[in-house]
Order: sequence, then structure tokens, then C-alpha cells
Amino acid sequence: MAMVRVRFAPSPTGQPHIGWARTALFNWLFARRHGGTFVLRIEDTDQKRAVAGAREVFDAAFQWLGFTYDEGPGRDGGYGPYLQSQRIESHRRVAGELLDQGRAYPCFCTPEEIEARRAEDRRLGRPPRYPGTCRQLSQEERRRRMAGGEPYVIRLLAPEEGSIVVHDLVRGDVSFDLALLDDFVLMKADGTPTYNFASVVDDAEMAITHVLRADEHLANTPKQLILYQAMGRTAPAFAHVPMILAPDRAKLSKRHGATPLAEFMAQGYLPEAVVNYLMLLGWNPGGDREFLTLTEGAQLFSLDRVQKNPAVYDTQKMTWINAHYLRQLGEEELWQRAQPFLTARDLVPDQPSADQAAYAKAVLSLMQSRASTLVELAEAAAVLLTEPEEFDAQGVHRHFESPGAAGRLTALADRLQGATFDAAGLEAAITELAGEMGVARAELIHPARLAVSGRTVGPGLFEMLSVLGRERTVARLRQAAARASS
RNA sequence: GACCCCAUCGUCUAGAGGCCUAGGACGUCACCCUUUCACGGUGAAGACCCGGGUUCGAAUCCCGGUGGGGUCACCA
Repeated sequence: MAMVRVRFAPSPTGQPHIGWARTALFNWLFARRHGGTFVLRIEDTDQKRAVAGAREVFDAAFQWLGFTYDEGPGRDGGYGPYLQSQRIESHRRVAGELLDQGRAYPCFCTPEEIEARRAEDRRLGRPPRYPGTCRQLSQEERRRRMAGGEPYVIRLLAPEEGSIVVHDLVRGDVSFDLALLDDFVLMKADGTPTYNFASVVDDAEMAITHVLRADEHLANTPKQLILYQAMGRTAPAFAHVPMILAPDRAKLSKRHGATPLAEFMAQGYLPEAVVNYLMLLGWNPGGDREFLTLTEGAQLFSLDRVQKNPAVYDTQKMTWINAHYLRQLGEEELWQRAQPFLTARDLVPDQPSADQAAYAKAVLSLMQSRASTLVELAEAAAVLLTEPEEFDAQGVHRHFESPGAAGRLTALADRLQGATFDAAGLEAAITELAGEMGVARAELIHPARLAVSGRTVGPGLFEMLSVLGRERTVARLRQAAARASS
């Protein structure tokens, strides 16, 4: 295979979301797998909807995801410009050539006329189709009206019969009836290109070899194919990957289910987990693998294992994958990742001292297997990082309001004052005290957990106390004793 | 509505005519581990959309239905 060049061509509108990331990812994986180039092109043709700063937003998204484009805005590979709006000269030139060759023609119909016609078609149950009014115009009339400054669009002179086959790398051959294609618009009256036209000109000029995009574009492909024919250029290969659907099976949209990446970031998802999940949504390397890194994916990716049917995305599974990656982080790494979430909640200062950092790390490790996201981790860590304020109501009833509760807590505080503060030492001390008092260990353990954390659930008590340290432990026990029943 | 795509547990999927008594994972439910909660372990429930063919044999091939999705712009 010749040098593979793929492109990801988002419009600058809105936030990068889950579908955005999946399409970018598949393109990147394909490029890597074949030693090719992954190009980013921003389709900002529609200036009305252009959003300033899109490039920075995209770069931030790529940086978070952990992979990025080889060529694109600010990363010239000799096939620029990478902003579609900057290729306007080419769009006009090619449109002019098509006009000169008689493969396209100016159309002076007004939008109102077209719309009326379309409404009529719909009413009669006919496929809406441009009737070809301006097809018949003589060269003289065209020249005259164009020179006269009458507004016009440029339409492709599309073939009227026959069929065209898309050789799709995921779906196989898909045939379309050309009689159903009308003379679609190439250049709008304002002199800017339409999507199908700009996209084709750009792909051709950028020497794109494979177009991997979402399934929703499959129906556009015959238009693009006849455009390549009209331009006398070889079309790239196409591969339409299945769409990602919202949990209710509806198409993802800004308003519906297309969760922005920024939100996953804010919710404390790890990018490697999101990427792992996305990679396996609509593709799999065969077998039972659930965990895959970008590097592994880049070695294994192949279009013939891309699914044909759309995939509903399910946050539960992504959360599970996230929890898996979270548990695998070492203490230092965990701290690095969690720190922003801790400082955002004022659980550690912006510039923690060595002691504060060490304590936070120990707490994080303690909570690591009990959280699925960094947000959950921070919330779990808060229990030990701050003084307990609220105590679990049922726990209070059971452990603080039982007869002798205060006495047990005080006795425990007294005993732990002089205990060795590691898990083994604490266990020995508590076991011994329970024996002396003639109560089950649990009679001390449960009230103690509630006393130091305010919760009835959490890490093993001995580990928790050893992390908490003597001072905090004893203080919290005494405070709890004060409010418990004697 | 027309055109196109698709169809395996609730979800993601394995499955390329006999290996399928349809496998795995998430989720759900039990049990084990245990000082609680997680983690981990074990197990259970849970699917080939329907109907016709083809074949000795079909989840796998063909046809038809049904269902879901997409596209039908001077949006991208």
C-alpha cells in the first residue's frame, strides 16, 4: 500500500465529544497501524458558525486523550493550509474549471423557488430533487446573467442514470441509483463552497488515501464519488465506521448524550480508560480482550474487524474500565492525578508541605480500591483529610447510642495513646483491649471507624488508623466519646 | 415518504455452515473472603428479531417481513 494519509475533519463548532474522539481515534489507529499520516483539517467553511479558538480546544482535547495529529494547523506537512476556509482559492479555481469544462453550470434559481419546489415534491411524495431548470440555459444567457450581477450558485452536472458503487472498506460494495442524485450545489451564492465540494477538493489536494468517518456520511459518498469523476481525480478509499448512539438509541447530538470530553475530565475519568473504552466501541481485536493501550491498539487495528452496526455507549462499562486503571496507578502517580481534584475541594493546599503530601498519598492509597473515578476518590479521601462533621445516622444509633459506648471509646483512646501506630501494632492493641474488657473486637472496631471517619463503611480500621496517626486518632476518639452514651 | 446501512444476553461483543448445550466483559443477583465497605474469587439468571428457503446440517448463506439507525440543504 502506498503511503497512507487519513484525515479527521471536524467543524470548529462546539466541544469535542465522545463521537468526535472515537472518529479521531480510529483515524489515528489506522494511520499508526499502516505507518501513515494522521491529518487534522478544520472545516470552518461556514464562517457564521465558526468558533474562535477551536484549534486550542482541539489541541487540549488531543493532549488529554494522549494522541494527536501528525499534520494540521500549526504542524505543516507540506499539504496545507489545514483550515478549510484558507483553501477558498482552490475551491473557486476547481469550480471554475468544472464550469469551463461544462461539468458544472450556474444556477440562478432563488432559494425561495427551490424551497417551493421541494415542498411540492414532498407533498406529492416524490423525492425532492432539483428540476434542472438552469441546465437548459444557453451559454449566452449564462454569460449575460452572470455579467449582469445576478446571484447564482454553481451546480454539478450530475449523471442522470446508471448507478455508482461505493467500495466501502467496512461495509463492502454499496450501490446507489444515480437517477436519485440531483445537480447538487458546489458553490453557494456567497462564493463559498458547500461541504461535499470543499471536502472533496481538500481531500484531493491533501492526497488523502483513506477517508474514515462516521456512518452518517455514507449517503453523501456517491455525490463525492461523481465529483471526483468530474474532476478527473482518483477517489480515496472509504470506510464508514458505525455511529455511537445515546443510551436511548438516538443519534448523539450536542443536546442529546454527546458528553463533552471536558466533562469526563471533570468527572475524574482517566484518559487512558476513556480511550480504551472508545477503542473497543465498534472495533475489537478478536478474542476476549477488555484492556488495551493506545500502543497496543495501534498494532492491532484493522478495518475488517470494525463493527457494522451502531453501538450504544454505556457509561457503566466505561466507569468499570476507569476503576481498573485507577487501581493500577502507583502511589506517586495516583497522587499526581488526584491532586487537582483534592485542591479543588480544598482538601489539600495548593502548595502542600512534604508532610501534607505524604499524608494525602497514604490516604489516597487507602481509598484507591474504593473509588471508580478521581472525583469519587477525592470524596472518599475527604473523610480522612478533614475532621468528620456529619456522622452516619444509623451508625450513631448503633455504635454511639448503645450502653457503655462512651466508656469503650474512652478506653480505646487511652489504650491507643501508647500503642504502636502500624496496622499490626494497632490490631494487637485493640484485640488485647477487647479481651480485657470482655467484648468482641467488633464492639470496638465499629464505633472507632465511625468516630474517626463519620462513616460505617471504609478501609480496614487498622490500616486507616495507622494512616491517620496517633494524634488525629486519639483526638477523634475522645471527641466521639464526648457525644456518645455513657 | 424515498434511498442507504444494520440486526447475537439490558449494554459492549466472540462467532466466517458442523468445534454452539451460543463464549467473554459490564450491569444485576447469590455465595466466599472479611472488623464494615470496596477489591478479589466462585456461581446464577440473561441473547442468535420473525417467517420462508438452500443444505445431511444454519447464529453463520439466500429471499421476504419486522425493527433500529442514517441521509435526503446555498449545514458540516
